[in-house]
This record gives sequence, C-alpha cells and structure tokens, in this order.
Amino acid sequence: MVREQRRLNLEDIARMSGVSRSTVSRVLNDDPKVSDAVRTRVRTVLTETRFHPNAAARSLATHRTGIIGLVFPRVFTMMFTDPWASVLIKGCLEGSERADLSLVHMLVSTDDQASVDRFFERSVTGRHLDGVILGSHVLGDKLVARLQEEDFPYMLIGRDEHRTANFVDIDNRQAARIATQHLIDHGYRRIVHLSGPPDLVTALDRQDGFFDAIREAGNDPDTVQVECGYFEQVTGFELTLRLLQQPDPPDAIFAADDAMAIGAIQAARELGRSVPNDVAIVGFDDIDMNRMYRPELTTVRQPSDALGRTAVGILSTMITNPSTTPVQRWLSAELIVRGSCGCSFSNSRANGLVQGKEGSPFGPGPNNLIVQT
Amino acid sequence: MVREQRRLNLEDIARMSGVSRSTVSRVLNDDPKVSDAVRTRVRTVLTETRFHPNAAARSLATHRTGIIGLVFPRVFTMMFTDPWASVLIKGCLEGSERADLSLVHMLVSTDDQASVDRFFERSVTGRHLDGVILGSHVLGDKLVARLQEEDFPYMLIGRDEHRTANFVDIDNRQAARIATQHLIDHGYRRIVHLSGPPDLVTALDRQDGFFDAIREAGNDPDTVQVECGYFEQVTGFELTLRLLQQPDPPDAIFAADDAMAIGAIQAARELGRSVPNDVAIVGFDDIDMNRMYRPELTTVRQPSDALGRTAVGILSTMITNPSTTPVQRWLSAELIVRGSCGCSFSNSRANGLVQGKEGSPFGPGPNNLIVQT
DNA sequence: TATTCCTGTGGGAGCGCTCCCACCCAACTC
DNA sequence: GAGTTGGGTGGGAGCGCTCCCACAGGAATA
Repeated sequence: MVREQRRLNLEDIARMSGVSRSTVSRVLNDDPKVSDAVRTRVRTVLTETRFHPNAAARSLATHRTGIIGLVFPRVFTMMFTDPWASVLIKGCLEGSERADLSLVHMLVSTDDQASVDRFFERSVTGRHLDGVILGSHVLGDKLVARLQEEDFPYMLIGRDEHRTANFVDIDNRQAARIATQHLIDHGYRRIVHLSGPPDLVTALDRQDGFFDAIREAGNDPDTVQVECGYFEQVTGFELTLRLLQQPDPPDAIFAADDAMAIGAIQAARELGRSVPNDVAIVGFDDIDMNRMYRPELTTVRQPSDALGRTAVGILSTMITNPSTTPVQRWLSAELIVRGSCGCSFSNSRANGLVQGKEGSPFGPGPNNLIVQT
Repeated sequence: MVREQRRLNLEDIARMSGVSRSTVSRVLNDDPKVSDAVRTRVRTVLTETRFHPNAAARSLATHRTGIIGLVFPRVFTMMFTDPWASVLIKGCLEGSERADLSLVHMLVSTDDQASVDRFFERSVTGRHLDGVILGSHVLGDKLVARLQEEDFPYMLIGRDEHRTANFVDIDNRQAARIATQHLIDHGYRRIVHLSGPPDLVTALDRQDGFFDAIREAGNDPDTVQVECGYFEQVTGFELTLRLLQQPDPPDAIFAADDAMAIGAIQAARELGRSVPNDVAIVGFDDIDMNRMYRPELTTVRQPSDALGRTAVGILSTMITNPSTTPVQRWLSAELIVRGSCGCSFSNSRANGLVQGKEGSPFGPGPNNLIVQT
C-alpha cells in the first residue's frame, strides 16, 4: 500500500516546467496574463503528470468548496422512492454538472432544532458547502429563516408560505384549479381530493386550487371531501379502497400527485370498478410510469427536472454573485388530457396551460419568466 | 450582505477561553490529554459561539475530506427512477450518517475514457473524496482497475466479473436458479427470462442461474428464450406485450427485476390474460411497490438497503485502515412466494433462502459472513 | 533532596493552494 | 536617450487547521 506517498503539488509542476508556482496557478485558472509559450509548456507537464490541484487547499484559499447540498426534510425520507423526487434529483445533478459543482445529498429533520443545528455547524458554519437546495418546504420550517439570517446561498424547490424566500416553483394552485375544473366540466359532481401532507406548502396550494374550482362551480367547499396522506402510491391505494366502499362513493378523484393517482386506479381495479366509467381519476406531476397504466392518466405535467436544473443554476450564480432581493422563478405546467378523466380521445392537451408568466400570482416581471431549460 | 465578515477561527476561540490554539484543537478532537477544567471552559465558549472548524483547513491538514462518492455509470441514468436504486441510495445515506461521512452523488460514463479521467482528476487526484461506492458494475469497466492502480478506497455494489475487487453482493446466480426452479416445479415448460442489460454483471449472474435451473431440469438451454432490456417497468411491459402475442406464448416469465415483472403483469392485463393462469410471473428484488399489484408478485427478496449500508460501512473502515486483500461480502437473499407464480397460498416463504454463507461460490470464510445490518 | 516520569499545555511548522505586490524588461513615447 | 508604459513573472504572506516537539511543574521514585 503506497497510499502515503507524497502527491505532486504546484511546486513540483513549477519546477518541472521551469516556472514559478504562481504561473502554474495562473495556467490552472485560465488567467490570460500568461504567455502562450509558457502556457503550452505548463499544460504539457500538467497532462503528462495527470496533475490536479488539491481541492482542500484550493477551498482554504478561495473560501469556496464547489459543493452544494440537496436537503430533504427527514419526514419525507420516502422521497427517495418517489418517482417525482427521482426526476427532481436528476435535474439537480444535471444542473450541478453544468455549473461544475458537486451535489451532496442530505436529510435534515427540519422540525428538530438539534438536527438543524447539526446541519448548520457542519455545512454552513464549517463552510463545507457553498450553497444549498431545499427539496421541499414544510410549514414553519426553521431552516429557511436560519439560512437567511446567515446570508447563506439557498434555493427552495417550491415556494415558502410567505413568498419571501428564494424559490423555483410552478403555480400549483392555478394548475390544480384547472385540473379540477376539467372534472367539473365533465359533469362529475361528487369529486374527492386526495391531498398530500398538510404541512407541505405544495400540497396546500393544490388543495386551494381544488377549492377554487369547487367554489367557482357554485358548490360549498365545506361539503367537499378531502383526504390527506403521503405522496405515495400505497396511500392513494388505501384511501381510494376506503372511499369507493363508502355508502356514497365519489364519481371522480383528483389526486395531488400521480403516485397516489396510480394507487387509486389500482384500488378501483381491485374492487372491480371501471375507470373512468365508475370513477374518473386525475393526477398531478406526469411521471414517466403513467404510460403503462390503462386508462392512461389525465394529469398536470410539471417540469420536475427543469425545476431542479433551474434551482441549481440560480444557486450557482447566487454563490458568485449574491443577490439582495429574493429570487423567485415560476415555471410552466400544463394539463395533459388522456383517458382517465373520461375524455374519449387520448394523448391530447387541453387548453390548460398554466404558464409561469400569466399564471403566476405575481404577474409578469423579471422574476417570473418562463424558463425552458 | 455581510457574507464577507471574518468568521471565527481556532485562534479566536483560544483567546476567548484563555488557552492555546492547540488545546482548542484537542478539545474539538476529543483528545483525552486535556484537563477537565480546561475542557469544560473551552466547550462553553464553543457552544456559545456556535463555532465549528473550517472543513477545508481541516482537510488540508488531515488529508481527509469526510466525503465519499456514490457513482453510477451514466448508461444507467434511469437508475434514479428505479425503486431498487432508490432503496440502495437510502441505505448508502444511512451508512454515511452512521460513519459521519457526506455522500456525493455522481454520474460517470464508465465506458468513456475522457469521463473517467475527469472523474479521477477532480475526485481522486484532487483528493476531493476519501473513497467511492460504485452503484453497479459494467463489464470492462475502466474505473475499477484505475481505482486499484491508485490504491484509492472503493467498494462495488455487486461483484466484478473476475471477483478480484472489493464488493458487497448477494448470490444472484443461486437466487435466480432457485426462482426458476420454483417455476419448473409448478410444471411450467415454456419459461422465458426477461434479462437486464447484457453488460451488467448482475444481469449475467441471474441469467446464468436461470440456465442452471433449465439445465438441471434436463432441458436444452439453447431452446430457451431470453430477452434483454433495461431494468425498467416499461421494458418489461413492451417485451411481454410482444412475447404474449407470439404464436407459442410463454406459460411463465422470470423477470430479472421487479420493475420488469410489474411491467409484465401490466402487459398481461392489457391483453386480457390472467396471471398466473395464462402466464405465471416471478420477479427479483422485492420492491415495496409490489404490495399494490394483484396477484401479488412472487420474487427474490434482496436486502438493497443493507447492501448500501454495508458497502459504506466497509468503505469507511477501509479509509482509515487500508486493507491489502480484497474485501468481499455476501448478503442473504430469499425467495418470497406469493400468488403470481401460481401458488395458491400467499405471503409465505419458500425454503429458498440463499444465504451469503452457504450459497456463496466461495464457501464459508471470513469474507463470506452473513451480515444483518 | 535529587532524579525521573508523566500529564497537560504552548508554539512552530507545514498542509497546498491563491492573491497581492514587486519587479523585470521589451516596446513605446516624447 | 531618458522616461513611461504594461504584459509577464516570481516571491511572500496567508487561508485555518493538525501534529510534532518542547517544556513546565507536580507526583512518584530512588
């Protein structure tokens, strides 16, 4: 085991190419103030020796590590088996590759002060990270406030409850309104909403949108049934199993995410009910897996990978170029109409495009661009 | 933006608690050679100031970063939407938390020299990482050889083709043999195997096990149909759709993973065929999602999370305590018999326990313990 | 009482970079 | 020909830790 052999450093490369340490450093950092002759000479040595500067030393000198964190609240550990989250993570990875950053995965119990402290000590105070992406935002989250307090670069996936933080999101409320509207237009009258965890802003927004549509149709929101659970297939399965066996079962279900919607389809099938004839189902997310279920799921498509990519992209610029005002960006979502809602045609798009621009509660503005990444 | 204000360092803490830099460092590192009086005094200052040592400086001095990488071959980008991989990642995360390490996610094109080089420069030569976990192993992978050459701590999830590398695995061949055997015992005669990517050792092992069982039953392996594809639900769906419409369709399918098996069930349903009456289906992995499909999937349960946890645990000790001989560990797998194979009972376990110990091609030995993590 | 030992503490060097400042020397200006 | 640029280069300091060595001083030993 020769692990402990001394590795090359700048000094060595300098000696080997007959220049000084500083010049080698300049070549490594693409400083234009190096003559072409010297540059090529150093570059040759660099490639021959396969040299790469020590990350720790570089960080120590530059106060930058090139690492960003992707934090999920521990409550959502099941995120890792969630197809939506997987796509989000993929988007974040692509974004970090583009920005030449490394992505560290971490779980933090955002409701537990000790856990938050531990995260802060290691990652923020210890300057382990340059910035952080928060995978989802829970009400009363102590993390965001603390990050703001410390002026530490961060980006939320999904807005915060006060809309004062940095975030990338889609207009969940508007999208849910349009999806519910679509069911109402079909003539369904007993529509149940399968909602997500009640402390997740995203879930609440979709719930609000659902109620908006109910109200607009002239119905009393108080008479409408909403069931909460995790954003999981099993949850959708179990809730629907129970709902369909009620005395007065729903004729339509709007699920707050596709996993639950697929679970709902499974449950209907289990009970021998037809989708959409006995019960229509609409989901949210448009995960890849939908292709395999019959009837195909009508759902809201949200650009989960773009959400991740955009968040990392913005974070990256925030790291080098701190912003004093909150950076908030809205991406577009759209209703994808397939068979599960009772539409006879398939694979077409309704006119329910929820644009980042017009659909945003903020109206048009520099922070509300539609970003196609 | 007060980002650039000077942060506290050891010197400051030393001054504030009336001791030297060295002593503070000792307290931080739990060095026993500090008197209790001094220790408590320093600790108080430490908590009051919420001080945490700078990670980069520490790394520079200790030659250790506390970061390990989780590398997936880029070919398997879809891994991120794979429930099996999600559980593996979760296991790795748990392991790193236990070992007080950070986990960095990365994708490397293992078949592309430039990509491998880039990874090496940044992460290995640049000492960005202390060690690396390889999420799956592709035949002819240039990564492992290079890691060995550089004496860099690594751990494979799944064995390498020569069995010379460090790895954690289950005995895929034996497990697949038992699963196939089970189908043969049921009297199925036209069994088709849905295999994974042909350059993935895991897929090949399962294929070998399938052929072992075929051969043992006195059949000619050459007459048996094997279809290759990705470890995805859609693949299983499409392959099975085609298979079942053949002139002489299979009466049983052994899928190399559950995602494909579920896809196969979906396809059978699409064509109005009954599982298991028209076609029996057996999977591999025992992912959580199986609970929702009817009939419930007979499958091989492998401890994916333990695989990840164990790999990280071993890697962690390898980092502090380099080993000269390959570290190879086999975990147990077992056949879970449910309805999809045609067994009338459900949720019971067959006697097909594939233990790490006896089942391993290596026989018992220090590297072949059954680890229950 | 003198010597050795041991525990606890302080200080200096060093980890491998970046960045600032000083400097050199050719090319220009007047 | 003296003075002034300015591109290109080198050297020193410093980033914030750890680790080794030196050393003080009380306890144990002779």
